[in-house]
Amino acid sequence: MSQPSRAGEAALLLDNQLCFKLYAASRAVTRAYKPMLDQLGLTYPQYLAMLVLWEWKDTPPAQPTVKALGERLLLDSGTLTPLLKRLEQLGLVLRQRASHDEREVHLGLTTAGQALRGQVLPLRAGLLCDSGASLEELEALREQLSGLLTRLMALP
Amino acid sequence: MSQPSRAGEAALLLDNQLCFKLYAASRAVTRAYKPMLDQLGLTYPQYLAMLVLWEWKDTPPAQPTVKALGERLLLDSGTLTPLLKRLEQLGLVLRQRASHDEREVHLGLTTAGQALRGQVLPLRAGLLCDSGASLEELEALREQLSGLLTRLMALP
DNA sequence: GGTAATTAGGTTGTGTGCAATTGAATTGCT
DNA sequence: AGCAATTCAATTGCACACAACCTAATTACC
Repeated sequence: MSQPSRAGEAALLLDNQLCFKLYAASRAVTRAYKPMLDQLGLTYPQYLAMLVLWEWKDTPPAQPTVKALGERLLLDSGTLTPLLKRLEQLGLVLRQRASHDEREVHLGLTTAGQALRGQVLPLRAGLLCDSGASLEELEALREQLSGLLTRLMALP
Repeated sequence: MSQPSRAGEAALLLDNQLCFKLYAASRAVTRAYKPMLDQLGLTYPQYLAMLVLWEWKDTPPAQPTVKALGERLLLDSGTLTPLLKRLEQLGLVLRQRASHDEREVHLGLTTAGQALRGQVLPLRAGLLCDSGASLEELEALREQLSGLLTRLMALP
């Protein structure tokens, strides 16, 4: 009945794109974290890396290597190597070659790196709450993103 | 009853972070678009810019300027200026100073830029469908992201 | 034991994002 | 008219992302 192009065209409108909403929302959240991260002296990806290292402090994996961190954050060495060197320069992270396998670089936290964790919780307190979104809504969104992410990773 | 630190610690687990899911999902979607975008010869942000310019081809705004594009994509001139120059080099986009206000750069499409639109729909056909997610689910996700985005933009 | 294949991390190059600054043009105000 | 404030784009500098490539170390296989 209707012109077949109409539906096609609507599919190309920016506001109908899930991909754009995701991309814009991700950057907006990063922006929202900026004031807190400035206080910590971290960038957003550095903060995510620290989250993983803090987790590992409690329950260390068998191999706390660059590769393991990359699998956790879905980032490769091209991104992580310079990022970790910066965290090392900041005196937060330790990097050292494994003696049993010289290809591996094992990661750890300095005292300062461990201490930084204590500063996060108070700063984090009112972050997304400021947005006025309900916790249920944020939780539902997180769940849906989890599902999408799982499926996307199964793709290629 | 329980240690107050427990709830706090759980709040710092990577998998509980909405921000990380958003960040990871956004990059995963960009990856999913890669094969299609390679065929078009565009990067992901370039593709989003083209989506806007194609929209404007049908219903042009009063001022199709860099600023207007930036407001649409939530990007600033530091990102858009080099991106648009690349699209210009590819022969897809026209940039020219407005005569009535030399500060503005008006944007347009070349013939090739317009023609490229026709290649997108067939390529796009099975993109996110490949993920196995239902359309309803994707639509719900898009809606929720819209809500979050609106609130985040109202913040500062 | 020696060679091929794999693995881990690093390097390089391109393209964003974004803050900060600059510079030219315009507007507002008096 | 004259000058301050504003606006728009461009530029610069830093930090990602990611592809492509490289090297060294290890494992697999004969």
